Amino acid sequence: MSSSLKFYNTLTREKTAFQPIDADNVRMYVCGPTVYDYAHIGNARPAIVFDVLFRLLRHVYGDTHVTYARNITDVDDKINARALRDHPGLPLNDAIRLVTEKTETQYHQDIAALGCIEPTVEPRATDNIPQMVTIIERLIARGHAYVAEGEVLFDTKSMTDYGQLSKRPLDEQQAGARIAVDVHKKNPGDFVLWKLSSHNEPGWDSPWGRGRPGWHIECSAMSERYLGEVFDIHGGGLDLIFPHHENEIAQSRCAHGTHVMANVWMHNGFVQIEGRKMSKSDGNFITIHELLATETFGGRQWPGEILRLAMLMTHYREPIDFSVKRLEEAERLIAKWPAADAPDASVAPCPIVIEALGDDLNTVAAVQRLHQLAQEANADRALLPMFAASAALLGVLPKMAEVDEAVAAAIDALIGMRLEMLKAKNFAEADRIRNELSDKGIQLKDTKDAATGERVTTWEVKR
RNA sequence: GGCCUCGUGGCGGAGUGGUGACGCAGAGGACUGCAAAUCCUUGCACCCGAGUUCGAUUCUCGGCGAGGCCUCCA
Repeated sequence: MSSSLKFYNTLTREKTAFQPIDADNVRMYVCGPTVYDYAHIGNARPAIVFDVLFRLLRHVYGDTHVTYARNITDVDDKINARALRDHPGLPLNDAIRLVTEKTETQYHQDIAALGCIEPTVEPRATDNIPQMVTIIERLIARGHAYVAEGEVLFDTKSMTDYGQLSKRPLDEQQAGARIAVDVHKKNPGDFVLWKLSSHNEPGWDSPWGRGRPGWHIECSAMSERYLGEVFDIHGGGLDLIFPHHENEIAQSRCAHGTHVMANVWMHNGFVQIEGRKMSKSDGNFITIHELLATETFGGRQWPGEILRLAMLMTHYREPIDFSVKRLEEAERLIAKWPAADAPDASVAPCPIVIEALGDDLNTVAAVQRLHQLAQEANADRALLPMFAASAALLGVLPKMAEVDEAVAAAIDALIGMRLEMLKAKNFAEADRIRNELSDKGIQLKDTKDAATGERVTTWEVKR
C-alpha cells in the first residue's frame, strides 16, 4: 500500500506510521452511545471523526478490507432510571426496551443526518452477555479477578503494568482520594466486572447469580468477538481514557495474555460551550436533534452537513468551542461549493486531501484544500469530479438538488423572458421575475460570455 | 495534590529555526441598469521572561493563562 498513514497514539503519546496487523482486514473499534437520551453534539464528534477515519481506511485498504465496530450500550443504570421514570406502569424489561429502542432509532437518524455511514457491525451489550461472562470466568481463573460481596471485581494489583494508557500508576491514584473506597475491594482502583441485580433491576443468570455487567466489560467482549483479541485502532472521547479504556485494556490483556489490546488508541477532544466541556451531567449541552430540527440554537435549524463541516474545521484532538459564528462560517463555505453526485471509484480524490487526512486526520488542511478545489471546479467543470471525489471522502459533498425536468424547463423559460425584458430595458419586469424565482429558492447568476460579451444567466437551487 | 492537553491576526485555524499559509469576516476596486455570483487589491498575529543560536513564533527552562482526567461522561 503506497499511501502512508500516521496517527497520534495515546498509548505512546507520539504520532507514528500506521501498520495494520492484516491489510486485508483492518479492524477498528469505537465506543458508541449509551442509549438513554438524545445524543448531544459532543457525542457527535467521535461519530463524525471516526467516520472520516473509516472512509479513509476504506479508501486506502479497500472498501471490503476494513471492519469498523461501534457498540450500542443498552445496559446501564441510567437506562434503568430513565425507564422507571418514563414508563412507571410497565414491567421493567418492557420499559427498558422502549427507552433503548427509541433512543437508538433517534441516534441513528441523528448521525445519518450528519453524514456518517454505518459501521460494519454495531453490536449491543445485551446481545453479548455470555461473551462477557466467559471473559470474567477467564479473568477469575487466571487470578485477575475475585468475588466479594456479590460482585466480581478486577484485581488491579494483579496486572503489573496497569495504567499505561492514562500514565497513571496505581499508587498515585490514591492521592486523589476521590475513588469510593469500598471495604470489599482489595485495592481502591479495583473495578466491577459483574454485580448482582435486585428484583427491579435488569439481570442475567451467571455463575455468580442473577446480575448485570460492569461498565467496561462489554467493550472487551464485543471487540474480541468482532475484531479479535488484538486489533488495530480503538477510538473514543478523551474522557474515556480513564477509567474506561484503561480498564478495557486491563480486562482484555489479562484475559487473553496479550501485550496490547489495540495497537493505536485515538481520542477526540471535547466540544465546548462557552469554553467549558459539554456534558450531560453538568446540564450544559445541546442535542444533535435540537440543532437539526429546532430553533433553540441561534434561532434557526442547522442542516447536518453544516454541523459536520463545522466539526471538521478543527483538528479532532483540539477542543471546539461550539458557536453560531462557527456554524455560519461553515455554511458560507459550503454554499460556495458545487453540488454533485458522488463519483464512482474510478475518480481519485485529490492527493493533497488524502495526504492531509493521512497525517493524523488533518481535516482542517483537507477542508482548506477542498475549498480550493471547489473554486477551481466552479471555474472549470472538468475539475468537478476530483472535487466531488475528495468531498465524498470527507463526507461533505453537497447533494444535487432534485429538480424535475418540467420545473427546470419552466425556470429556463422565465430566464428567457427576463433576458428579453433586459434587452428592452424593462428592468422592473426583469427584477420581478428574478425576485419571483428567488422566492421559490432559485438563485440566478449572471455572467458574461467571454467571447461575445453577451449576458449569460445560469441558476441553482439555493442551499 | 497527581497526571494530561493547549495558548498564532476580529474569528477559525495550519505550519516552520531565517522571504510573517490559508479561509471567513472587514476595507477598497472591477463587473452590473441595480443586485447576487465572480474576480483583483488590502490592513491586522505568533501569552510573558530567560536561555541555546548568526537568527526563534518554531528548541530548552521558568512563569502566567485556559481546558480536561483522577466520580457517570464522547
